[in-house]
Amino acid sequence: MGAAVNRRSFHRAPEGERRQELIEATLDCIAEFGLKGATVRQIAVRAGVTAGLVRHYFDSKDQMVAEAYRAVIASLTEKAKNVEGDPTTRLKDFIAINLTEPVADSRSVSLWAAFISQVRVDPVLAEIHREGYLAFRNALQDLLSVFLAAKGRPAGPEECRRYAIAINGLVDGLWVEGCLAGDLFRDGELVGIAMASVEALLGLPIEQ
Amino acid sequence: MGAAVNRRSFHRAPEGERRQELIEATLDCIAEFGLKGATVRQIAVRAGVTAGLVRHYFDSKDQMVAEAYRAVIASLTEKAKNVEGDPTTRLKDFIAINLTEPVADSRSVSLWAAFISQVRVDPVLAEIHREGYLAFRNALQDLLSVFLAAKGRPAGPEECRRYAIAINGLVDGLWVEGCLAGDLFRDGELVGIAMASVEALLGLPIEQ
DNA sequence: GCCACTATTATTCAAGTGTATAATAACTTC
DNA sequence: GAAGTTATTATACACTTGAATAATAGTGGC
Repeated sequence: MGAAVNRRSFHRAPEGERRQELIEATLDCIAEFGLKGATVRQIAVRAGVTAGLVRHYFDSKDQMVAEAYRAVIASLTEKAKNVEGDPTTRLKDFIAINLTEPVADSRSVSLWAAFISQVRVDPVLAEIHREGYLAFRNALQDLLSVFLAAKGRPAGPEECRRYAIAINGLVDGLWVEGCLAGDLFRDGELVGIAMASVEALLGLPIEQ
Repeated sequence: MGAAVNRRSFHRAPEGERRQELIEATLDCIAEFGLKGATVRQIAVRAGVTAGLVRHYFDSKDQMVAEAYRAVIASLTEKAKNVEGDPTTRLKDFIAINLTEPVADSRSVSLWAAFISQVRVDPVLAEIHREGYLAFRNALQDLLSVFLAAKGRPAGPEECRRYAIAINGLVDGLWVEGCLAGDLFRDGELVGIAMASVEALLGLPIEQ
């Protein structure tokens, strides 16, 4: 006799909030199970909703994943780009922030790697990556330009560009290593190595 | 009448050979379609066999993927570890090899990233990664130790370790950047930046 | 040249995939 | 507080997935 279906009760969330919850759940699943383990159903479970809702907020799963990638890039760069204070402090903070939690943790590098591995496959992700990388490197380049000027050794754009490429590479490389095998390094060791390396690269002491 | 099924004719390959073909096909698929696009069927097509054969050579798809990862690590490190000649040449070659094709290409970094993204999920991959990383860094550390001694500035293990961590990070970071967005750099620019950076880090000219 | 062996194919299976659709519960407005 | 709107659920669908099975074609030993 058509027993009325027992539906779950639910909470009707504001659009922006729910979108962000879904993106966050997507990232949780990718970090925990890998890209192929991040299924619509798993993501929905994580977000505490049913699978169908995903398609109410996003045109497709791929689009949701792309937006999730944007969120990762943003979270990785926002803290580093907002350093404040005098030039020396800003440069020091930039380095330290990128090699310390929360930027430097295994979840972040897992997410980053999952997306990087798709850059060749998906042009949308490739473009997002490119923008993020350039924004990051340009921020570092500006930091270096100001720092060198303040230290009485101003450098042109081309020289700053080369420094930025090298230091960006160094920080990125140490970031990956530290995140993947943090137990191979002592506390604060990577930050120390990075600081000393940057001093050597620039030929200037960073300490004030 | 049971018309006898028309079976494909096939070639019976020696075990080692076919295993390697399957692993190579696995890597091709991961690089081209990403980890989730590398299905048993797709891999079989690429290898020119049927899907069932995969399970004849490997206990599971996961095991095959793990072996494929070993192959990637090996191909990334073998060339760098086999540098020959005097200490200076070896150090220069080590750097150049890692920032030049075939080690530095987008396929390699895609594969590397795909596996890195699984390190948190799969302990087997984590162990393979760890071994590969340490072998690579230790090779670099030895190279540096010999190089510094030859330049008349011998350094203890701890100092060499720190140099190795920094230079390894630098090279890795530049490798990733160059592979993902090679068009952002001029020909040979990354090698040049790396060489100059290593000179600055060590405080020694590399040129003989 | 036949026989035993096994690498390989063809087929099937149950579980899981992203997506589409319709019913409904929660909220808004008046 | 009733009506209208829509965010959310429930269900179904067509397809893909990794794996299991049985039949068969290639190969080496005698």
